[in-house]
Amino acid sequence: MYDFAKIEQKWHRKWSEQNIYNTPDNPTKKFYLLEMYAYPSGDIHIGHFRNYGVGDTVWRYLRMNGYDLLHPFGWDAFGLPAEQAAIKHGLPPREWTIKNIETGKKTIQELGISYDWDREIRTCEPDYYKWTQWVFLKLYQAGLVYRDTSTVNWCPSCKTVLANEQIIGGKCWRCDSIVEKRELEQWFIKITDYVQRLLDDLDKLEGKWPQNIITMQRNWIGRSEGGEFDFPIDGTDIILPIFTTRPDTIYGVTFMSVAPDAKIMKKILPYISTDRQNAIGEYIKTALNRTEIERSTESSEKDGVFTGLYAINPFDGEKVQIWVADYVLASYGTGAVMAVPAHDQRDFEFAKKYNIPIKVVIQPKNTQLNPDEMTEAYTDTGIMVNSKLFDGTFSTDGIGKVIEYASQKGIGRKKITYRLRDWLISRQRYWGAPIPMVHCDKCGTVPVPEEQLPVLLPQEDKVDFIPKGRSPLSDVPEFVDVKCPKCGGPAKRDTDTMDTFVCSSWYYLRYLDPHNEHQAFAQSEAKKWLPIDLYIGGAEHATGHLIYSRFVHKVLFDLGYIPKECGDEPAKRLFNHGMVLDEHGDVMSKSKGNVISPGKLIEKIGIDATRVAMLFFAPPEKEILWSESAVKGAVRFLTRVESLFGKSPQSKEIPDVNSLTDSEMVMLKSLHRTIKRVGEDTRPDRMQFNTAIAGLMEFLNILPQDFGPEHKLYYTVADNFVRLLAPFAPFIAEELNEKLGFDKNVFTRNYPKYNENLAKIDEIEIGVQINGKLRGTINISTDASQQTALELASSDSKISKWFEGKAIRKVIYIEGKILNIITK
RNA sequence: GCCGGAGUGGCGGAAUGGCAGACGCGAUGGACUCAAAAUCCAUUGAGGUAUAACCUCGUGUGGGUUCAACUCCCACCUUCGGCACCA
Repeated sequence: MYDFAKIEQKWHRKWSEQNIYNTPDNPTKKFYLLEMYAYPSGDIHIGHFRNYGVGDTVWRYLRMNGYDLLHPFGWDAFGLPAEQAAIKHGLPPREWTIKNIETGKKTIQELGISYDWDREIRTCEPDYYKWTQWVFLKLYQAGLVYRDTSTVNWCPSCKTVLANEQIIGGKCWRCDSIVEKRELEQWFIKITDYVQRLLDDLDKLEGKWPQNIITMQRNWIGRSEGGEFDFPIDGTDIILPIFTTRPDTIYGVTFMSVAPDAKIMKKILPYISTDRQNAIGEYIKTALNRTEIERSTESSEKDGVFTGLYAINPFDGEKVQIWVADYVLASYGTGAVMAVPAHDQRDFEFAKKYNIPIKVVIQPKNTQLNPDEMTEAYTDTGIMVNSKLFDGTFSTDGIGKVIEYASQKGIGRKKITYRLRDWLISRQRYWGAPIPMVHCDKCGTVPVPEEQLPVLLPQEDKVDFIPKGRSPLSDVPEFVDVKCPKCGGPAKRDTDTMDTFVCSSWYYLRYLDPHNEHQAFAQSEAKKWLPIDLYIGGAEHATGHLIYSRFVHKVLFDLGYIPKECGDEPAKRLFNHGMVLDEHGDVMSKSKGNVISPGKLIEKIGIDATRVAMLFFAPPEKEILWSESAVKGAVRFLTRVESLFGKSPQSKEIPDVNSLTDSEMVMLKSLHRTIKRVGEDTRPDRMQFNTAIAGLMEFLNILPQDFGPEHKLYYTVADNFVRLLAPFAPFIAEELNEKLGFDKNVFTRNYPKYNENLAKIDEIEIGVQINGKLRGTINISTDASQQTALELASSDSKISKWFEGKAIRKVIYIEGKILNIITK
């Protein structure tokens, strides 16, 4: 093995002296390269290294291709684990966080990733969260922030509310506790105001973002077209509006269902007769106590209670029962549905259980539906029946016609509903950016004026971190008691802190201008660098961070903080790297003890070999199972490279092409083909690093055994090879570059260029098929005629014996690809 | 249940209509060595008594389109992700 430690230490030192990772002030050919910043958990494992290694490879390739790069890094430094550490170990959150950042940063620096550390950001520092609060105020001024009391998701263990995006299968994303419901007053951001744009603009990202992320976002947004119809409640002046995607089934309504926690329940309750009120109150109470998990596991058994009230179908005046049922979601549509048991499976099950009539209004083509015999709802299309003036209309046409009719009569309208909910951002925790709002008895909620930002977190020694179900900040009088910014009277600060997804929704903007004390970022800097040209990170952020940041970007764009020419999407291209699992396919975790630490690996085989192994393993978007044995190939490869090209050339002369012998010519041509292939595979729009490295290995395999510094082409070959290798194995490439006599840093040299003529293959072995079966191969020039190909095939007895004496019916000849002879 | 991805030697993978298995790991044999490690060379999809030549089969399964299919189309199986009473 070559002395990687010596080489890597040497260039670590030199590169840091040369500041090669600094961002140029005035980019001419700009490229904003970004990897998702990190949560400072303390250990950088091999999965992180994959993320950063992919980015670093791109950086080095682009740098050699003359790009001016912005390649920053930072820390998602707020969040719960810091507080938990405080509770468990008595370590203040800030201290714990900073310690972890320092460890993580040290590891990343040891790995030699090309970050410009002058632009490092830490979201827990006042000079950052001042601007997170500023972003909040901008959202507020744009009318996108509101406070609302509603049923929210509550994690009993973290003792805080959670956003929809932070619940995975009914459980808390952090601690796996089963999420409960609570009614609380919380801060929301109206992301739903932007929902259609967030959906439409996904089209702009088509082909540039991974398809699965786009699809996941589309599903998450969940646009449904349909109609909203007003059902008056009999004997009251309440209108019960409902949303449906099947207006064509409106005449099939036999009851109504309202969610127990629907807002409209409060209006309905007073009208419910006293003898029923208790039962209904009881039902609502138990329904709300059921967790999402309970509700979904018991999903086959739907239940509910009749309210004793009736709704009037505005189309035919028919009276139908109103039920409270917990299969209806309060937070979707109006929290109430029209139930059509004949044509909706859920309504069908409910109707069967409570003996509610089933009325068929859609008849399929081939069979005749009979309500008494139906075992499940018929949800497909068909002809509308029992539907008065719509009888005979095909259901898909009926949808539009029913809506049109309702609009004319003023009983309904076309309506689009989305699955996406508003963004709940308050957290009852200490370690986050305080929400810059003040509650004044006289003036109501008053935003903190911009010039008073940041609203600083109180000293940690004044705070008790033990969760009590309210923000720890609310027990700190110095923090809470404040003068109202408007009237100067006594007022109280809001004590919630912001969801960390607010911090991360705009961090890529702070990198543009991280030391600006007067602005979040200057427009002039935004103009230089935005948008992000390539954003690299894991797919787990598909419906969280990647939607929030698109949203915040659009708001700041609309407000004019992001210049027009930067566009209203943050990232042009997105790339998801695959996960690194252990050799059994398990996720690496401290508790399993299967974590591969890059630190240990680089001690053993060096940074370059670790990088090459990781990149060669599989294409970067695929998940990989890490195994020790695969690393050997990388070590062997680099050792071979070092022993081949680690010698000074005898001559630096570039020989004239005409002076080369045939075998030298073969070598030169192979070199140019390698430059072409490796260059294309390394490009950031391809990132086929595994095949690029294979190309380099293949090239080494064609070199003659005695290839060395005395060879006429040694200098040419070594020089080009080293530059092709540089993005993958930067340290050894730099060392060999120096040995070749370059005093210029390899990354400031140009990426090799190939000569089209030399890269061209002029003679190639192609397959010869007889009737589609491969029978042999011929060597043929790539521009030879079909006639020549046939002659060559005929002159080869191994091939010709298959068609000799038979009549040839057809010949297919594709230059440089195949010859197929079809006989009778 | 719905949406999306994936299925190729002993293993990771390559080929996106044109010689399936590039490249690497592992394995086997050989060279070097007192020996081992390292290194180098050769062989390595399965089968046909088979490392002369040759033939057959082979990319999850079954059909189809085509001169030609890992690649395109249809159905299914397995598997991994996402969503999941969204009306």
